[in-house]
Amino acid sequence: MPLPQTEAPGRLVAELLSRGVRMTRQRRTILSVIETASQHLDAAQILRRARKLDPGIDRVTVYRTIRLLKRHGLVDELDLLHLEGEKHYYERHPQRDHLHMACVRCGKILEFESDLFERLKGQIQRDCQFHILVTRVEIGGYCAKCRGNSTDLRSV
Amino acid sequence: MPLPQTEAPGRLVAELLSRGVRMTRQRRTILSVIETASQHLDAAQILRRARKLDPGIDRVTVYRTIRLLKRHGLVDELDLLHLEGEKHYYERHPQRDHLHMACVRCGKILEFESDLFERLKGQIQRDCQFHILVTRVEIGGYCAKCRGNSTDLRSV
DNA sequence: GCGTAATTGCAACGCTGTTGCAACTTCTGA
DNA sequence: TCAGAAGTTGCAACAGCGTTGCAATTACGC
Ligand SMILES: [Mn+2]
Ligand SMILES: [Mn+2]
Ligand SMILES: [Zn+2]
Ligand SMILES: [Zn+2]
Repeated sequence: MPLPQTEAPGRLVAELLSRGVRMTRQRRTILSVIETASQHLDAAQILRRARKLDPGIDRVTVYRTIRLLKRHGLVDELDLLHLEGEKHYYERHPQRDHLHMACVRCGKILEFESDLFERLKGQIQRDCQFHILVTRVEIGGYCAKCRGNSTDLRSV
Repeated sequence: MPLPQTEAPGRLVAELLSRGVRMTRQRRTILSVIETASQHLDAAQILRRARKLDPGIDRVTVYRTIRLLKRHGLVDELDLLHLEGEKHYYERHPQRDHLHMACVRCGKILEFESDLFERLKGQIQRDCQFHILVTRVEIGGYCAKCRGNSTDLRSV
């Protein structure tokens, strides 16, 4: 399920440089992996892909770069209901929020944008006096294909 | 922030018994801890509280009981944006879903129910043909008190 | 180019959660 | 009521994800 390619490549590098963050060879590589990914990637996947481009990169550097990007609000973290293990997944922080649906049977991840969700955020900011920085909506259930199938692998 | 006490105590025991699950001394203890909690508890907190009632209980039993409850859809898992460590938190699966707001500055957790969210779920089930079993909404930002305060501890 | 401050890689570590297994407990049904 | 099968427990060892300390290396403003 390819995600929409909403951002020009190199955007993460530019964004970090504009904030005075030093740019190393390793960071450029890791950023390009995250930026060009068509799915949500976990740290191990990011490492594998980064090593194809620059074999010396260490997993510690991947973790530190992810933390850097989170601190700057440039990537979002998901756990996709931890349907497989305790991994976390990363994606570019999108212009507009989207929700994640995870099929507990086949593992497929769907994404969904909704005006109703934008209104919900507005309601929260107003009613709770809460200033929203980041949102994370993960919904578990059965996708269209698996709906109706009987074998229940549910573990959430 | 005390959660609403929506269920009678002993409900989890009854629910599991009615599904043919064996009831042990250890399980009763762990279930009562989860059932009477006024906040979201992580596994280590559940273990500590359970040991006050029955010192022999092992952490493995806590983890196995949590997994049992998740499998039966009787507790929900949260990570509250992993604002502190990689812990996961547990709460009784509520009658009606609610959202979680986590203040990235003071760590306070707010809960919020909303008809808008119920409508959003309806939209998802219709538009995506997705049958919802569980939802998890975690929103990070500044609570009313911390809004306006300057020191930014943001790490999400 | 120089110097300082940031970043990297490596090794060791910490913490959350899982697994294998023998001893024990629950619960059924005779 | 109690014997036996099936399920559960505690212990120890393990696995995986993520972090930390530190010396060597690199970026970048001057
Ligand atoms: Mn996404
Ligand atoms: Mn998580
Ligand atoms: Zn499916
Ligand atoms: Zn706050």
